Amino acid sequence: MATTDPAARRTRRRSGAVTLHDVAKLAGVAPITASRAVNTPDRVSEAVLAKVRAAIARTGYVPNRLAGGLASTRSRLVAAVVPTISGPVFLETVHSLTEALAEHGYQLMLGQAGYDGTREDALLEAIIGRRPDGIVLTGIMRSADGKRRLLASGIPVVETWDLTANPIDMLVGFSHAEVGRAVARFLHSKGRRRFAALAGSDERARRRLAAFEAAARTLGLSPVSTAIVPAPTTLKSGRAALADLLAADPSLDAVFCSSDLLALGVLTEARVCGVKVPEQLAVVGFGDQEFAADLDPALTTVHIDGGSIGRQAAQFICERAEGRTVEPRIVDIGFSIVERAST
Amino acid sequence: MATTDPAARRTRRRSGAVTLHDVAKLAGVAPITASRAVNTPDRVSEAVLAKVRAAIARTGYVPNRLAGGLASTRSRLVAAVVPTISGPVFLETVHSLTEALAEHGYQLMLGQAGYDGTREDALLEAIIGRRPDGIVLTGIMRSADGKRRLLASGIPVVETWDLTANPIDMLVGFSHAEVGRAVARFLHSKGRRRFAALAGSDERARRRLAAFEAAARTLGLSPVSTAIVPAPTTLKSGRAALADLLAADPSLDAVFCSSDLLALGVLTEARVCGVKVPEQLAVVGFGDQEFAADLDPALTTVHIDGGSIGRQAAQFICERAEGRTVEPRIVDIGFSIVERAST
DNA sequence: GTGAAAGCGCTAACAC
DNA sequence: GTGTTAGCGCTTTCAC
Repeated sequence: MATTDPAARRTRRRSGAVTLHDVAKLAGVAPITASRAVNTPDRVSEAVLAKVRAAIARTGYVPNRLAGGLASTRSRLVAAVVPTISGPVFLETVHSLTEALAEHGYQLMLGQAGYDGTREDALLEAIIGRRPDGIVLTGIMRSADGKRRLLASGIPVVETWDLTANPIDMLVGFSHAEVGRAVARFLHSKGRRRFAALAGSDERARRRLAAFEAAARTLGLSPVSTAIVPAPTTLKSGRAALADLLAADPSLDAVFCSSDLLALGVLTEARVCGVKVPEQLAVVGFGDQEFAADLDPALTTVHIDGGSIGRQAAQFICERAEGRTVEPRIVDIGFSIVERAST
Repeated sequence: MATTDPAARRTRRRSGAVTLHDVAKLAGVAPITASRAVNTPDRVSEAVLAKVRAAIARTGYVPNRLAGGLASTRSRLVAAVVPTISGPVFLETVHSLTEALAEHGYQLMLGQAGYDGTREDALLEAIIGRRPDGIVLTGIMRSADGKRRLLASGIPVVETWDLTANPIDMLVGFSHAEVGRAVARFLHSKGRRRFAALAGSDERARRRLAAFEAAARTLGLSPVSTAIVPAPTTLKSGRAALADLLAADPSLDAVFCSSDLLALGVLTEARVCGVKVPEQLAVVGFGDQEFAADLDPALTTVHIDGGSIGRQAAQFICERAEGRTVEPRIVDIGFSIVERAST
């Protein structure tokens, strides 16, 4: 009966969880006071603070950040986009990013774009829809449409692991072209003259390779033998590619690989084929993964401080969230060639 | 003037982004109709659908999932907890989990608990506060307090990569003890008699090791030499540990390593020391990472289908979200020993 | 230092 | 098939 009585309708959902209202009622204060006790404890009297804390402990209250985010337009969520989590390259960055953000009360949301960039659209929509306080891109955003949407969203964006003259917003990375040139000069300085290069089919690796080739040309060397393997790179493709490269040109005396895993494949294949490293063949990797230093022979490789990239990105976002302007917005963290036994 | 007039106050925040209201107004329909056009297009007339879609395209509207989640108590967010993202073991699981969830419109939120379990409390709070539709734990929840909080939250939980008689909720994993026993029996069947074991200091690795030792005892073998190295495991610690183990007992003829990376260290050290694998020493890894098959010698290792674990977990959560009861709630996905040249 | 009122942007529950 | 209404749980604005 009384189906049309407005009061009768109030049989509404509710999640069932303890709310701030419940806590406030138990503590004998207004909801807003309980809110202040949770978020800005120093703006509340000792007595109230104690009562609210007791009520929270008693009820096991956990604030609903969805509601908080909606009301305050600060979700305390940061999104990170990686090509795939299976590739080891960005792990250190994601790791340090997660940690640095957690210290500031932010949670990381992870999205995989795929190396081919399919699903990037759906991913961007999913991310922007959650109104994160920041978006960290591993690599720069290449699609004009993606750029536009990110810009339109008004969310702070940090592009990483690359350099560009016109970033969407903030940037922390290094020059892949410079890496390619530096490695070419390095190998040349070691007396190597017949270069090969082995790269995964992702855009940044190809940029390193192109610069490596160009630098070899500038140094007056014969054309670089190159092999492109599918990304993500594997030990297996490293082995196979070296076999191919050597078959095509047995006089090679140096190989630059686009990942340490490829380099490990090259080292393995060289050993199996009886090619001595470094005597006959110098091998350079990229990434300086943990294992590189302890291989036999130890691997010369390009070191990128992935942890720094993550921490810097986190700092950029936190500063922006606190309203501070971040200057400079572009940081080149550089790289270094770690010389070991393989060259 | 009119400071006390309620109407004058209505100068409120607003995020500035396009809302469903804006879209509805532009399309000339009620907000709820626009909502239906977005979420359940088949319950809306063709004409309305077209108008709403046009309005969305024109405005670049992206639904606010925070608001949607609050209203519907479905956040379309799933949280995953890993010890650390830097360890390669769970990558495949996280990868497939992300993909499988994305197909159903869910986004993954990633949290790192740390191998020591510090911060687990803060992490749980951060996760539960976001009211995810599911929580995936890599490993089982060991702390009683954590269990209680997860249970109290009412959120579907999938524990993975392990087996237990009393899971919090759902479970997909395998028996670590059974792995240890199987490897011991396997090595014994290969004629090996002097076992060593090398494990990272995480709880699951130690359980495999304990079962390995016990099985060796049952087989009538002399006590297993063991070495515990810090987690996450590295090639370096594998090399160092093998050197120690061999120094203590040069008669070893088999080593069971708790990760493929440790095994790679063992292979490397053995080669450097002139110990022949598999002739003098059999080596077994754990994880069957991509590189294991292509090492020289190829590594015998325990294969876990991490991708399946992720997909199964995703399915459990999606089914639960759709209100379907999931039976059985416990899945043992098993493991296999992949025999290669190192044994 | 504390509180009342009014929404953040969306959807569930009804009605027609 | 479409609209009206009333919140989801929180925080902002304003007032005391």
